[in-house]
Amino acid sequence: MSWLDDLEKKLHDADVQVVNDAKSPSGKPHVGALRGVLIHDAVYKFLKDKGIKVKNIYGSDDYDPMDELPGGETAEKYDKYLGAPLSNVPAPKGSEHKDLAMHYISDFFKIFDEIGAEAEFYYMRDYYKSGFFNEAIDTLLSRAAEVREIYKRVSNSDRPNDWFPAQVVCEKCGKLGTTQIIDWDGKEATYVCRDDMVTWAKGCGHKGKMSPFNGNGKLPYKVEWAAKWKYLNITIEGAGTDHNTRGGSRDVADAVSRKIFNYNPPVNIPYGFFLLGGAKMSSSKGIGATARDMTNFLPAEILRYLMLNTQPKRAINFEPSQMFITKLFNDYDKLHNKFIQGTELVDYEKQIYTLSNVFSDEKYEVVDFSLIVTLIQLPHININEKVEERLNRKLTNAEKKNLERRVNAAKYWLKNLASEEERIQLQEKMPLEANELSQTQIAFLRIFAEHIKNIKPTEDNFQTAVFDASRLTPINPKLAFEAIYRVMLNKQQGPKAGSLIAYIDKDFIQKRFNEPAFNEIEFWKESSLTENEYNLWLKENSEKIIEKTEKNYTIDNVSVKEISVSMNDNKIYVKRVM
RNA sequence: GGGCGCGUAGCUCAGGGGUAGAGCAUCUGCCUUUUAAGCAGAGGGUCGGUGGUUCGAGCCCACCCGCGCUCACCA
Repeated sequence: MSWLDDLEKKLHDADVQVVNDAKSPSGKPHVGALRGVLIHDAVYKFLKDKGIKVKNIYGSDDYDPMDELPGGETAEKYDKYLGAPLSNVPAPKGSEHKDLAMHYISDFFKIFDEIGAEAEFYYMRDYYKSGFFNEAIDTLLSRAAEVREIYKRVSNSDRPNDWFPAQVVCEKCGKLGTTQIIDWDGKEATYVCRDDMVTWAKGCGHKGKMSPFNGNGKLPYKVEWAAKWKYLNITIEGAGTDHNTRGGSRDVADAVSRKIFNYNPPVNIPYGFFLLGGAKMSSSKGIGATARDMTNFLPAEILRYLMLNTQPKRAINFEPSQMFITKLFNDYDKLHNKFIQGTELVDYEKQIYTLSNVFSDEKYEVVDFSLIVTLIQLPHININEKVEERLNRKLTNAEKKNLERRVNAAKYWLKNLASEEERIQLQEKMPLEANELSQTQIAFLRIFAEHIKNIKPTEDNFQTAVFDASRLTPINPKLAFEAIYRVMLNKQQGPKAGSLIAYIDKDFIQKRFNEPAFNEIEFWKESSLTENEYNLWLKENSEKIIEKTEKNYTIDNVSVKEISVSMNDNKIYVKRVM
């Protein structure tokens, strides 16, 4: 992966590389937030692996003001908190946490473990309340003019002379996002709580004077970013494309970092969004997948592979379609199989595989995802047994665990994401598309139905019967299977036909398979050989033939010949000549 | 309007100076059980456009066209 190799060349000269990322806990984090988590985790693991001293920290920006209503919550209940620090907003009813910030971030932090991301968590409220950022606040307020100049120069944003780069929590209404510091005497800040400060919250109009230290005040996002870099010694931090635009927050933070704090900004890794079906997923609107949804769906190594195999700058276009999901699993499996078979992996393959497969070095066999999807849709099937049957051996514990995770993924996909067409569904009525079956296929269905009347109804017997009936028709087995899937599922392909038939009512099969309109003379025209072709076939197979019986018919005044041929392998072939 | 990304085979995409690639789809041949993906082979692309740099350009540069995301309040 060139982006990691490139990164190594850009590293700061520091004793310890500090990788940082953060999330404002204003709602259920959407899946895109995982991209940042995994990119930073990959950087951390990559550098550690190179023997470079590195630590990975992840912050909850829980002193940020609440700038939108939490999903699913009513305005009347939360309106009054808009603009207050998230750590001061009560959690929704029924939550095990006291405040809104912890309510949202704690589950997100649990995800780290589940996807194999390692980070030390920190909470901005602690840093503010403990006075950790007092010095930064003091510096910024004292040098407000320079900060205003940076805003103007970098992002063409006019900040009036009575604007200072910090905000305090209003003593009267508890809001932070609405206050403007209008004067600073080196110890105390004079502020106004304005109703026109921001569009998303209204202040109470209070005017006061207080110390901005020890949690009374907070830095606005862009300058806070720079202060974090400086005071947490951050050397690497990526951010989404929304921050990485000219004049955007990253540019402002860069300038503040250099000019005010005299600190070289961390190495940047701009990364693109995570798009669902071409559209951006939005957590605030409750549309699309949350990080939790995605973690519940995909096994960790697949999710990691998805996030890390795409160049950071490029958007990830996630589609919940069967094709996309299957390809995702198969792409990963290709690497995995190379690995367990001992095939030499090229550097980038090795890198992405190691970064994806973080939980186990064991050489376990993976089971094809599409096979699992098929199997779990058939009733009464024990997947473990099926897979063991296929492998012809018992599954190891690692394999069982992996299989279980994939079964869960398949179930999740079927339940939440699969379209109707992608689900296997037994057709209650003969599908219209069955009209497109050839007469040979229709004949096959009738022959098959007749053939299975007297066999023992096991999966294997039915499966064998498909091939037996194919020879008796005769028809290319592929077309035979297509006919079966068409009349049962209205699809061209499906799960193993023998299994499918074994679990379906016999009368239904008889009725359905005999239902399509059969035209015997057309069937003969389609399927019969010329005398020459037949003789050629006889010649080629003469050694194997044990017995043959010919029957002559007249159909629509045409005389035809049906030859039943027994071979030395007990198989019976039917040939038609007209 | 600015920034970033994308445009390569019918479809999904990889490749970032040295003879245009993969998977799926299509076609051909083979197969007595691959059945969502059996084996072998084939066809299929003026790499969005126009210029430029170079012995040589999908690749680098400039401009243009189309699509997507994003920013200009806040985070």
